[in-house]
Amino acid sequence: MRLSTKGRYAVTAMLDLALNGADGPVTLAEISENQGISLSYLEQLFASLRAKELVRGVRGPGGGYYLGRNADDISIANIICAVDEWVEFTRCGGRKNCSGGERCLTHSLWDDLSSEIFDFLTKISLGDLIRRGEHKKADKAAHLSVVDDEGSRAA
Amino acid sequence: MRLSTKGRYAVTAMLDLALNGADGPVTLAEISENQGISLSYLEQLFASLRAKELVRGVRGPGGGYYLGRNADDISIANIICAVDEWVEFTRCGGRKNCSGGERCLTHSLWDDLSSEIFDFLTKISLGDLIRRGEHKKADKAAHLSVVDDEGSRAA
DNA sequence: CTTATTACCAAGTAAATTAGTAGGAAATGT
DNA sequence: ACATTTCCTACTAATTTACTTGGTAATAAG
Repeated sequence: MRLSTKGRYAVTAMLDLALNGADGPVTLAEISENQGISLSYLEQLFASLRAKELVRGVRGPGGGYYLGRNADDISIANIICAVDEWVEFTRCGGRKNCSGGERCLTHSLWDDLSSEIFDFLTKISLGDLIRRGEHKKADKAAHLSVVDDEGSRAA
Repeated sequence: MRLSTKGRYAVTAMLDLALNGADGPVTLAEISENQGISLSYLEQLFASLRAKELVRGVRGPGGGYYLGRNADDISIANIICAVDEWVEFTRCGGRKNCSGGERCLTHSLWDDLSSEIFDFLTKISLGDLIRRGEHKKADKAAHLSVVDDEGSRAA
């Protein structure tokens, strides 16, 4: 698993799409405007997303992008994998010191952790995120005294 | 949060340290050999780790590195944060379209997710990982017919 | 059927990050 | 004294990120 700014851009853009795509397709120009990402970079990202069928493009005036499937059926891992295509890394391919088995333990441990992070992100869908956002909004509307302390440890 | 190859190197090196550091300090030369990371790059990584007191260096012959504290008190997030120092990103600083509040929702959602990933990695310590590895090893020793299918979806 | 709008495509580039080199100085055990 | 090792700085090659430019293809609307 790999979590870079590129993946972050992709997730953010997909969120934008999920939030604003209810009534008609969303143009990359809009997303570019909303999220402050250059149009051409978005085009690149969406080429990858489209290849994995996470989005569907409609050309011509009034066109734009739809989600490729239901927001509940698109996981964060799906999105990140689409744009970030990770390197295979250290199945200890040919590395001399790993033959003994003992030395390979740390690599194995990293792989395990890595899978776990992957599973974690697989279980979170775009739909989940949006519903959480709605709850939060509702909470705020209910009692306005909520302290907005998020971002103090943004990650 | 940010999960790059740099963080991966750091975690792997720390695992190596935790596994082999029981009887005396471990030299960077050894880790370099074991993990296939250049010595100087390790030096850079360990400078960051030392700054956060995750490791403790001992100079001179027979020297090397110890963990800065107990393996159970070092989380994966600790390690990654030490070397990867993420960019603050999009507290929508000055971004024009975010003032309305509505537009900012996607950023807020990303921040939430990001915090969640951070929390997840905070709850996993070096000690946890190692104990899991030991269990696995024990399982394998017990019944050797275990299929090694990890890595098929390395992440 | 022309035109504006949009996705789609490809090549190139600037900036940032990653990973490694080189050449040391400062401790410290033998 | 000497070898070993951390520690430190500066430089560089390679890779990735983000953007730029300049298009082509589809299509809705006039």
